[in-house]
Amino acid sequence: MGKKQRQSTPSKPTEGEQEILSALWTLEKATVRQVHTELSPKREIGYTTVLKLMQIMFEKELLGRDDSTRSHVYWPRQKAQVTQRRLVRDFVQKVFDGSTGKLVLNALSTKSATPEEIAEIRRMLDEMENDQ
Amino acid sequence: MGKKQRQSTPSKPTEGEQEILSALWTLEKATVRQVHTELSPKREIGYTTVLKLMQIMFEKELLGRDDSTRSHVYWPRQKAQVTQRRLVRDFVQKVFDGSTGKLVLNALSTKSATPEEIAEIRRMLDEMENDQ
DNA sequence: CCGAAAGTACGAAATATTTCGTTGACATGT
DNA sequence: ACATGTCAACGAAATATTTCGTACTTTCGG
Repeated sequence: MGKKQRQSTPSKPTEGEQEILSALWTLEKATVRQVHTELSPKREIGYTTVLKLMQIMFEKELLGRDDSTRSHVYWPRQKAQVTQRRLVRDFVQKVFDGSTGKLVLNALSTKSATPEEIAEIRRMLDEMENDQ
Repeated sequence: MGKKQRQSTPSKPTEGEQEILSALWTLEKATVRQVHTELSPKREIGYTTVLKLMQIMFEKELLGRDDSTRSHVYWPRQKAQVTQRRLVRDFVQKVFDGSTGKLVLNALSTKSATPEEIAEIRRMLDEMENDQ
């Protein structure tokens, strides 16, 4: 049988936590220093602020951590896609009254997907219709 | 003493404010009572809580208001699409590292757009490719 | 060994956001 | 006129989130 799921669904990450997750999705694994370096150019934020947030996220089980080294290494406990899907669902519910289609239309109306992505979106649409 | 400062972009609505905007996008114009009635089934929330939020939103110029009647009538000052686009941009930036395409792919992977929406998405993709 | 640099832990202040109680005004039916 | 119900206004408590100072520890070079 499959693996046991973790006890409770982790709470929805706050916006600050989302920033850190985003950095970690890029870096895969990283120390607080690395995450801070990644975030700093985007906005002013203190080192201990990032540290504290990541410690909180570790407690909440949003992040895993290896503390065998002096500078601990952190990583997201959920795959990006899983967390992203959840955030998208919440977002669609709140902003588009539950309509994923409306979200997609709105997003595409900014005309900012790459040709590769457009091709993939088409494939996905084909698939959706075949399934139905 | 003149008028209030104009022209500044309204601040990003909080989550609570987003819920109210969502209700108002559906109702077009509504009293606090109507908005509360709309929101109540979705989650427990007091009448004065909604009232207070809407008053704050009026101050922030997120909402317009007609107070010539005893129960004031409120409406969003920005068109749904404008606000939604802004929220989508923020969201994409924070959660998908700026990639709209990734957001769309993720959203579509939940397979929950209607056939009509799928058709419209296709039209939009065609348009995007023609433009480029 | 010593001092500086770089880390973690943690409490608590600062902010932001949500929630609601209370008050007084107005409306309606009797 | 009065009782009852509805409403806006507003202060302030309750929560949630972010931010940082400080203390202590470890590492590293001389």
